[in-house]
Amino acid sequence: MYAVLRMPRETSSFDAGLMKNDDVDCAGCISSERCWAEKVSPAAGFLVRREHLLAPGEVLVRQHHRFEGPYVVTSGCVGVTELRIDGVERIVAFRVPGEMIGLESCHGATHRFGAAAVSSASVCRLRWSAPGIDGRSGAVLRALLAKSSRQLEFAAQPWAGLPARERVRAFIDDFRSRTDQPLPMTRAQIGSYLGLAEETVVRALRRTGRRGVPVIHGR
Amino acid sequence: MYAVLRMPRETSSFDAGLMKNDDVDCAGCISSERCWAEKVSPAAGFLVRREHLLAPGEVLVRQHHRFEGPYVVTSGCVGVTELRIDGVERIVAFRVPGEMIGLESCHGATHRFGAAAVSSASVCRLRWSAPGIDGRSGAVLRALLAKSSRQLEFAAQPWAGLPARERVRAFIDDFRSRTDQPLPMTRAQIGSYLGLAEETVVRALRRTGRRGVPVIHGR
DNA sequence: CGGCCACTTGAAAACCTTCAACCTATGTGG
DNA sequence: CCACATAGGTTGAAGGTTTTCAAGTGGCCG
Repeated sequence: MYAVLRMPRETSSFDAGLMKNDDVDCAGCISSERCWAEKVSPAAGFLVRREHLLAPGEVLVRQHHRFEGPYVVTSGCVGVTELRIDGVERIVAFRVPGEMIGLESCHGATHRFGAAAVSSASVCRLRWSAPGIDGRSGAVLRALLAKSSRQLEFAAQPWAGLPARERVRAFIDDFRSRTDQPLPMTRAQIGSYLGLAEETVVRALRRTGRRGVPVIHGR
Repeated sequence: MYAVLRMPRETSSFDAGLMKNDDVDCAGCISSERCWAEKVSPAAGFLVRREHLLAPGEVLVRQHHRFEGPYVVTSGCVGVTELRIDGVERIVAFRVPGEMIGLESCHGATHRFGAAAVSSASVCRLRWSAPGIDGRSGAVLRALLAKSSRQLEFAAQPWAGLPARERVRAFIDDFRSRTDQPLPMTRAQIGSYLGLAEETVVRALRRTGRRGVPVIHGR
């Protein structure tokens, strides 16, 4: 059995008073080009709700709960999780700024996966209306399809079947190619994602000469 | 190392004379509801090119070649493949009728993955125009996003880290939940996909009491 | 100071891969 | 029609890798 994750803490209203959740048009946001990989014109329909800052471990969406729109990660790192029938919670993906959470649930009414912050993270939630997106904007649809397309690319998990060392190495390379932030996750979380025991991740890192990979330490 | 696949045969013009490749509007096709999970109205923009019947092993798209639109599988089973830097070709997904090939390449100009028929299979290729879809139809964009969303769901690979027996079992259950056709792939292909040696797949099937899983036999 | 959490390490057991045969259907050429 | 080649499938034994279990380290925080 691979690394078992500890129970995440409950969603809190931490910080909710400091930065109010707020409805904005991405066109007026300096990060819009990183989020959408294109210039966003006002009233194109890129309307989001800025969520409060997530603390490490804080749950953003809970599996099977009502789907109210996908999120864009704007800072930090968020883990996508799946609770299996055997009760084990596994990390199925890590999302960094510019990537999305909940795209895989766009066709349904509930979240297919959960999501929890791995490091301090901020996200914006897209305004959404069931059962599809309201008719306004082909630009939004096109952007979402492009995002979804890109995420399918990452999802191939090219390290399947490789020995532990190479799997960990491939994971690190992949993560580094997507963001320049230092690795924010624990070895247990890496193990959960790669399907390896925590100890195996440790030994793989030792043998790869990647000892001292920066991770969160203490709380 | 996991199961190594034999070289696929080259794309042939097999059968090209029997069923001509043909441009059609999905609205006039009896399969349109399975393909798009919705009623398709004429001139909504669901225009495809019917491809000739693929023989088992025949290559549909080659990795890195020019992207000319995603495909919908209409019968049989198609494997999505990735050629790794170490020269090993791995199956990263199996696609059955109603599922798509090439969605992960919609944001680029070339195919991120290859694709080859696992059993006899037929596909339709969407009409496409770079760099996105021509402005006509929000209905197509919505349908594609829904498809993409659904494929992201499958991509989680919930059997990561499970022992071989359960991995194979989970794979079979997953495949059966998506189509009622008998398993069309070889044990080597299952191994390639799950990251297991062919022999391990055989032994896993024995121990699961799933001996006699129907697969292609001989040529 | 004590507890918790992330991280490490060692040793034994379990698991999987590799290698080397061998079996069995199918299609081909003689 | 039969022999043969081939591809898919199966099996056993040896060896290597990974997991498990058990223990221990060190930093941070209450």
